[in-house]
Formats: sequence, C-alpha cells, structure tokens
Amino acid sequence: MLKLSKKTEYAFMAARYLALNNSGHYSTAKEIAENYDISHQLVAKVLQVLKKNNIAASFQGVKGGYVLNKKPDEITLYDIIIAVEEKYKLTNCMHDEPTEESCSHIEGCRIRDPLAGIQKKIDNVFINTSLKQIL
Amino acid sequence: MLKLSKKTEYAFMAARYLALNNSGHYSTAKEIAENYDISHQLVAKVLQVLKKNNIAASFQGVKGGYVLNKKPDEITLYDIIIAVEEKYKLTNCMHDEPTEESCSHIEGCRIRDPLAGIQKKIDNVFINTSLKQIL
DNA sequence: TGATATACGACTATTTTAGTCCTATTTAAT
DNA sequence: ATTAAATAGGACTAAAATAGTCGTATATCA
Repeated sequence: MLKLSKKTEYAFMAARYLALNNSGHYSTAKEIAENYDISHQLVAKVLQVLKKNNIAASFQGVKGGYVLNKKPDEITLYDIIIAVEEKYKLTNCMHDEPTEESCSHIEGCRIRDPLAGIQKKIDNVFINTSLKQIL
Repeated sequence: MLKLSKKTEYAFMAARYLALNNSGHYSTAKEIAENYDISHQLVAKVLQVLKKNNIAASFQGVKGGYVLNKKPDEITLYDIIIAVEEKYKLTNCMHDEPTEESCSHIEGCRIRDPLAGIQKKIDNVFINTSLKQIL
C-alpha cells in the first residue's frame, strides 16, 4: 500500500552512488551491489534501465561500468521512478481508459477523478525532488 | 508500486456513499456493495474498520447499518487510510527503527532520511484532502 | 422465532514483487 | 588469440502481499 518497490529503492541508491562517485571512472554494478549489500543482478538490471532512459550512460567491457548522464540537479526522483516502474499509478484504472472489463465498478465509482488530482500532487512531490537533494 | 490497495479504494467509496446518503437511515454493507458491484463481505469489513476508528457509527440488527460519525469536511483521506492500512509507509524501514535483521543494507543506505521527508509530503496530500472534497 | 443486519476470525486464491539462472556480447589486458 | 570482467537481457522461480471467501456468533426488528 503506497510503498516504494525495491526496484525503485535500488534505483535511488544506485543513482545516488553514481552522483557521489563521478571522479572519472565508471562505477560497476558489482561495486554498487557490494557497497549496499544488494543482489548484484538486481542492481545490474536497474542500471540497465537507467541507461535506457538516458539517466545513466554505460560502457561495456573489462573497464566498463556506469556514469550519470546528467547533473544530479537535472535528474528528478520522478524521472527515476518513471524509468524503473511501468505501473506507477495510484489505481490501475488510471493507466488507460477503464472498461467494464478492466474495472467492474466504473459505473458507480465516482472516485477516479478526485484520485487523479491526488495523483498529480504526489507526482509533484517526486518531480520537485532532484537527485541532488538526496545526496 | 505506490498503488492504493482495494481496501483503501473501497473505504473511500464507502465513506463517500455514507456522506451522500445521510438522510436519516442507515446504509448497509450490502447496499453499498451492490451499488458499486463490490464483494459484500469486503465492504462489510472495511465498514467495520471505519467504525472502530470512529469514522463511522454502526447499528446492528434488521434495520441496522452505518452512518458517518463526523461531517465530511472533518474527515480526511489520511484518516481513512490510516484506519484501513496497517502498513502505510513508503518503505518498511520507516515503521520502526531498522535493524541489521530487518534491513540488510542499513549501513550503506543513505536514502532513508530523504525518503522520510517525502513521506511527510505525501501524507500531507491526504491530510489536506477531506472527504467533502471528493463528493 | 425468523429474517436481516453487524462482527470477526480463519482460511484460500491470486497477483505482484523480488530474486535467481543462464547465455550472449563487448572490451581491456596478457 | 585468449582470458577475464564487464554490460545486456530473457526466462524462470520463490516469496510475500493482496484480494477475496467461508463460517459462525451476536444483535435487533417484525
């Protein structure tokens, strides 16, 4: 219930690590995983997603790894969440127009619109917090 | 991921129903369930919890049912969430002081404090929205 | 006394989340 | 060339949280 997923937590942690360790070298998934005592593979996947979304840049091979692709104050927590979470929404019916099939109580439910307003406010909390602010 | 539970959705819907149908009679769980096409028993449980938390009042027996215990503008969405959800927190480590056992990466994690700030802001979104505002 | 309601604990099913495993590709160093 | 260490990514499994059901007790009105 209104909980951050581990994926998001790891993404925040990894992004934070990259922001703090940008001294010319590439940070590896292994390095980050060991630092925080997280599964190496999970961090790896999260980093891959951050790369796909242009938040990080990657380099393959032996001396490879990741660096941030933007300055920490140009990356919001919202950017990271959106990159990592496909289903970031207060309710399922807010992803696409709900149908009788996807939501059995659309007819009676008069709660969707007010919740959309709340969704926006929560979005703004993350939009207004940059990575820099959590360093 | 940052999703409202069905319990909370049903609680919002039920509270809203009670607010709109306060014309002297008691609304039953069945009535609400049929109106929204939700499981009767789930609504019943949610209503029981609202009662326990003094958001609603109940009356047993044949003509029994529920009414709101306060005015809609005196009930916040936060009140309802807190009543219904035991585990409303962004991360598990925000419920009680985390230990090595409950969180394997406390040592390295420097993300908890900033998240606590975000938690407060999200709380405020719900605190600042009254039931009246979603009628 | 029967019908209809709340009250509530125990249980089951389903879905989501978390995590693992395996294989391919890239690249630096030897 | 070959090896070692890294990213890349799909398929799968395990665990936990959520959603929902069942059964039974109690209250109250007619």
